[in-house]
Amino acid sequence: MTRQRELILGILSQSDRHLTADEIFFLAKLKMPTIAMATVYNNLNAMNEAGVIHRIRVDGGADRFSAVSEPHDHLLCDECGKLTDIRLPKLKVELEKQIHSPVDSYDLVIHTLCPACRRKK
Amino acid sequence: MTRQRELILGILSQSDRHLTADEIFFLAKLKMPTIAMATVYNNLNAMNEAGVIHRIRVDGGADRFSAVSEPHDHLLCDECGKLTDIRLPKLKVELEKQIHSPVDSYDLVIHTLCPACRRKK
DNA sequence: TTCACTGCAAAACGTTTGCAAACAG
DNA sequence: CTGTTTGCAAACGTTTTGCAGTGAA
Repeated sequence: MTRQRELILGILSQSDRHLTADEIFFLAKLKMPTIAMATVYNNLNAMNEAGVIHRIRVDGGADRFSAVSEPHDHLLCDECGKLTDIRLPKLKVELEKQIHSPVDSYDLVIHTLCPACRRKK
Repeated sequence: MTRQRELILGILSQSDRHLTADEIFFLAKLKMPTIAMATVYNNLNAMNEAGVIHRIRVDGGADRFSAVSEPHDHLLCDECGKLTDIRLPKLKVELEKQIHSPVDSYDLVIHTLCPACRRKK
């Protein structure tokens, strides 16, 4: 556990949404100006494989990362692009029932306007 | 509708699984050796935007494309990497019930061994 | 003291773009 | 004929890699 890894994990933990490697790099530079992009990626990959953080790919852009490691689902606002976590605990069992097979895991992104953007409409 | 677009759509229609742009390019070259990668991408993007085909991003590799345009879900075999379509018609309503909001659309990839790989285990 | 990790630069990868020539409608 | 699409090459954004030097344990 290096200072760099601690910093990156801290940034992710304090964010209420998923961040791109670029955003993490920018925030990390504020506190540690010498940090390199490669280090950010090294750590994101290491922590993702260790199950400490979670990586997700969304259409048309860079991968995003969050500190939440337990299985969870995602809400993506197509208006502002914000990606937030949500827990649908019953869903896995529901899916297994529907496909008649064990589900190892699943990735779900629900496209729906976030409350702020819905209000503006 | 150019010959190139026809060819690419034909390749996708005849496949029982999702293909990467690279695979499509390779198959297209067999029938039309002068075709360019850019043309493959141009057409995939055009048809995706027109709703004729469907693009999906999976962790750790290139985007994949299929000829199926109606909303559907995905089964990904973590053993052999095969990506197939499945229809879970009741799921959208179920999700709306759970998040208490209208769902514009959603992307779902279920990780589960395909029948062939399951048998080998 | 050791070995994993850093920072840097360069490469790799998938995808997009600019442009002149070719083609479909 | 006109506008769209092609093929090519070069650029792009994101991610990974090789490597010498650094720092954590």
